[in-house]
Order: sequence, then structure tokens, then C-alpha cells
Amino acid sequence: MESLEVRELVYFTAVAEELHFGRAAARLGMTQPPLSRAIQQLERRLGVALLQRGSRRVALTEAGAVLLRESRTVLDAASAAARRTQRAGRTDPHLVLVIKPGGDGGLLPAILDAYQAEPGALPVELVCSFGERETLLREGRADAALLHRPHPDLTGLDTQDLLTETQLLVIPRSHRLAGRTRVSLNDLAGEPLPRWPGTPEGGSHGPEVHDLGQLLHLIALRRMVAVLPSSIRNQLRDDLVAVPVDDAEPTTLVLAWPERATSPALAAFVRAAAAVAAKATGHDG
Amino acid sequence: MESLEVRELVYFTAVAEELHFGRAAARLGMTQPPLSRAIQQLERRLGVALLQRGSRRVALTEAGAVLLRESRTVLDAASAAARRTQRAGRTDPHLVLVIKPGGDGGLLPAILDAYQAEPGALPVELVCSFGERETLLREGRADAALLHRPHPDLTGLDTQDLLTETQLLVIPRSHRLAGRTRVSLNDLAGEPLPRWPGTPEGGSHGPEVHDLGQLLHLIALRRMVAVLPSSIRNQLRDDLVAVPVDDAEPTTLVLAWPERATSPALAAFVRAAAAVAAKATGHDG
DNA sequence: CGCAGCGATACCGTGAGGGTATGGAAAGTC
DNA sequence: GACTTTCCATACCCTCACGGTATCGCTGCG
Repeated sequence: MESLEVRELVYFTAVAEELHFGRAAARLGMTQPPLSRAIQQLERRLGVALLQRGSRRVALTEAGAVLLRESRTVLDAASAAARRTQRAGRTDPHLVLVIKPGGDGGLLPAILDAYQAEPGALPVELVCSFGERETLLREGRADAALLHRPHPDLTGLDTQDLLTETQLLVIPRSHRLAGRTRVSLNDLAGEPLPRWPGTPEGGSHGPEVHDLGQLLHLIALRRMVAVLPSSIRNQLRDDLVAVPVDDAEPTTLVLAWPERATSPALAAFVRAAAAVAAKATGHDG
Repeated sequence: MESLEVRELVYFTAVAEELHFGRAAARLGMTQPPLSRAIQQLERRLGVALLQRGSRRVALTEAGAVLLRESRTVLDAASAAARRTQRAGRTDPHLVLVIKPGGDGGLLPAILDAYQAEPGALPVELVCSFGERETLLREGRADAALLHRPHPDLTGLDTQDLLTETQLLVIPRSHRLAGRTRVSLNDLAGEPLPRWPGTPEGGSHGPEVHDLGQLLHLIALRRMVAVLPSSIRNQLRDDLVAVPVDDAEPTTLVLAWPERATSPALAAFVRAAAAVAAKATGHDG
């Protein structure tokens, strides 16, 4: 039983996404006939029809939809394998931690200090990214990430809870709600909320923001308001105020890393982070 | 940037596991020179040494160890993709549920009934297997499995708890502990415990058992004793008795299925199982 | 009916991948 | 220390799988 090949899966996903052999071939940098043949061969090998060819329209069959989904996980795993292997072979090994700027709950300096105190600690490279942080982990581009639950999809990742925080509404001093001691989510109806890169258009259609400074700036300009973890307090500008939101779900800062990760350096980092978090919640919860 | 190929990963895992090019080539049904070349090519492509070739000994480098692990997940994902696609294309779709014979906590009939009452329920094929049930899920050979926590490795799987049970010591009537109303794990020192297929030799080196009938038979023959979930009570032979084990960790029957599974039939099955479990624990917890 | 769009088929050339034979370095063996 | 054994790398050849070009055939459309 001959196994599936990565190249075949790349071809198939291109066709399945374009639903058009010609465009898919162009995207793959090849011509249409070999692509058609490759897909036929794949279908013959699996003994399953993957595409319904109407003479003018290509559609996925049930099995094709399954294979598209599965292909993506295989291809992700393959590129992650390559990247992780390459990084393991580097002569200057280091950990890559991806964070949301301003989203570290104030714990990060202590975590880094605690980790550097561990025996055999590696240099830690910080990467800032707003959206798609889980993706960086899954693709092997980063070793660990700071995320906020409950937002992201954590399948395929292991996690360590660090800090649970209530959420605050951040608004300009001149905002109609600025005098309130507490607000409810209902009070925010109609207010534009930020949109992060990678988020689909739906829902709050405010401007797209890429970093915390920009976000706070836009709030000060009255272009939007935002609901943020309470540790944001330390980073507010003078012209902004924060008001507790009663009914906003508390958010938990979590450290996430790929399942089955075995690096001792990563394990030490997780240990250090957990210890810092335990101490922090113990002191000022 | 040319991607990793499945064939290369198969080759590499063979070499990495055998640590011997000749044997690996034999295992792959090919000769040694092309295998050597393929590995060299892989190393060149990745820009990383994967193997240290002593003239008489081959060893994995750090990067090689990483790639071995990653390769296994890629290859698992690839074969799962093939199998799931094939099953999605079958004209008689059905769910495959893998169970441990006797390990269903008595819930299975009710779960199957409840599921069949759901709209669009598919036929359910039951597969009995003692060891390696999680593997069947990961390889796409089964849609769902009944497992017992905390034993197995659940990475890559989603789960639904069904039933938490205390554990009983099952022994012959003539056993020295048969008169006791309760025992402790300490009382079992030196008793041979069953070994399931797939379990390594270490620990309790009793005979290997493959099904529940055989296990109970061997207990009756005084070849071993076993600690089993309390729902076993209904299935005991006359010549056996069950004694509560005070300090045995309670075991939880869980329904597990592959992460990211999207089949509506599976979703309905999980719903049905959860409903039955909720009702059961409500009645006789 | 002719035309345009698009996937399938026919046919061809090249190169990656597999085979055989052999080299060469290190570890036993006497 | 020469001989042998072991085992990976190299040299060389051959085949076929994959990709390219040209063309066919179906279908919806003006």
C-alpha cells in the first residue's frame, strides 16, 4: 500500500481551494494537464472520487472535503517538522516566545528572570505578533506563545494557565462612560471595537489595529473603545481611563506550546512561568 | 523552498530506528546506496546533520532526534488522512467505535439505542481491541473509542467523560483476601497482575490477556488477580468475588475521538453518549 | 452553428530515484 | 601489522514518473 505523498496533497489542496484546475496549476507554477493527471491518480489510489467535474464547474465531494481538511494538517505537520529540525540543528539554540505586545499581564520580566536563573537556560527571543499566534506555534516558528483564553483555538497545543484577570473598558477621559465606576457590556452597543489582523470582517467592524500603542492612540482619538485585561492599567496614557466591565468574562493569560514538545529548555521555561504565576497570584491575585 | 516528502520521512525513520543503513534498506525493500543518497539529500535540503556516521556505528544527532519524532506525527497524519478520506467515500457510511470488551461500564447498549434514535444516525460498527485503542483513532481506523482514564495518552484527541467508577479487586472465592470487605493496594504486593498487549514487559509480569473472558478464567485458575472498574460486578462468574480497593484511584470511562473531527454523525454520537451518561450518573452515580 | 472555456487525452523528453559494482575507513582477529 | 569483516559512500547505468506541448471533447452561450 503506497502512501500519500506531500506533493499530491499540495496539488490537491490547490485544486480544492481554487475549484479550478487552470488557476490551481498557475498557482503551483505548472501547467494544467499534469495536475489533472496527478489528481486522477490520487483518486485512483484512494479508490474515491474527490471532485465532481461538471463541464464548467468543479466541486468537492464529501470525501474531497475530508481530504482537504486532513491535507492541511498533514502539510502543517510537515512544514513544522522541517522548521523544528532546522532549529534543533542551529549552533546557537534559543527559545522563541511569541507575545502580544502589552498582553503579558506584567509577568513577562519576572518570568524571563526566573527562567534565566534555571540551569541550562537558553537565550529567549521575543517575537511580537497580534494575530495568528497559535499558527506560529503549529508551524514550528515559535516554541511558546502567550495567549488569552477563551479566544483562540488550542487544539494541538498544551497550555499552562498563568493569570486570570477581570476586564476593563478603556475609553478617553471625555467619553460618555468615563465617569462611571462600572459598566456593562450592554452599555457598549454601537461602540466600534478593534479588529485584529486575521479576524474575519464580521462582528465589530472597527479599524484594524496591529499593536497596543496604535490601539490606545485610536481610542484617544475616539475612533474606538476596547475591553482589555486589567493589567493594562499600568500602560495607560494620561488621556485614557479604565472602567471595570461587570459582565465581561474574565480572561486567562495562558502559556501555550506544541503538544509532544520535548525540549528540556522549553520544559524549564514552562516551569519558570508557572512558578512566577503562582507567586504573583498568591501575592496580589 | 521545496517541501519535505513523505517518502523521505519514511526512509529517515527507518534509518533512525534501525541505526543501520543496510537493515533499514532491507526493511524498506530497497538497496542501501539509494537510501544513503536520500538521507544525504535530506540533510542537504534541511541544512542540518541528522546522523553521526561513525564507521561502525550510526547515531542520531540532536536534530535527527527531533526529526524522528516529527516524522512520526507527519506519517501518522498522512495515513490517517488516507483512511479517513477512503471511509468518507464509502457508499455505506458508518461509525466505527472501538471498545475494550467488558469495559463499557454497562452503558453501551443505552448509548447505542439513544444514538439510533437521533435523526440521521448511521450504523455503528463495534471493534473490540484490548491495547492500542488510541492508536486506532489516530490512524483513522476508528471514529471513536471508549477508554479509561487516567491510563492512556490523550494528546490529539478530544474526550467526553462518561462515568467515574471506583475499582474492585477481582479474586477467586478461595483467595486469601476473599473474606475481606475492603482491601488496600498494599495487600496486593506480590500478586501477579494482568499484562495487556502493547504494554512493555516491566512492572507486573503476569500472563498476557486479550479479552475479559480469558482474564476472568485466569483469575479463577489463580494465575492472577485484577483491579477492575466496579461495573464489572454484573459480569462476574460464580467462582469469583469482588472486593472494594480503598486506595485505588477511581477510573473514568471516557469517549474519545480525533481532534478536529467534523462528522455530524460523530457529533450526534457524542451527544447521545453524554446524554446517557448524564442520566446514568444522575440515577445511580 | 460557431465560439469560448475548461478538463481530459496523447505523446514526448528529461531527470530523479533505484539498481549493481566498488571504494575506503575503522574495528576485530591471528 | 597484515588480513578480514563490516558498513557507509561513490561511480555509473537504466528506467519510469513527472512535467511540458498540442489537441481533443464536452458544454453552455450568443
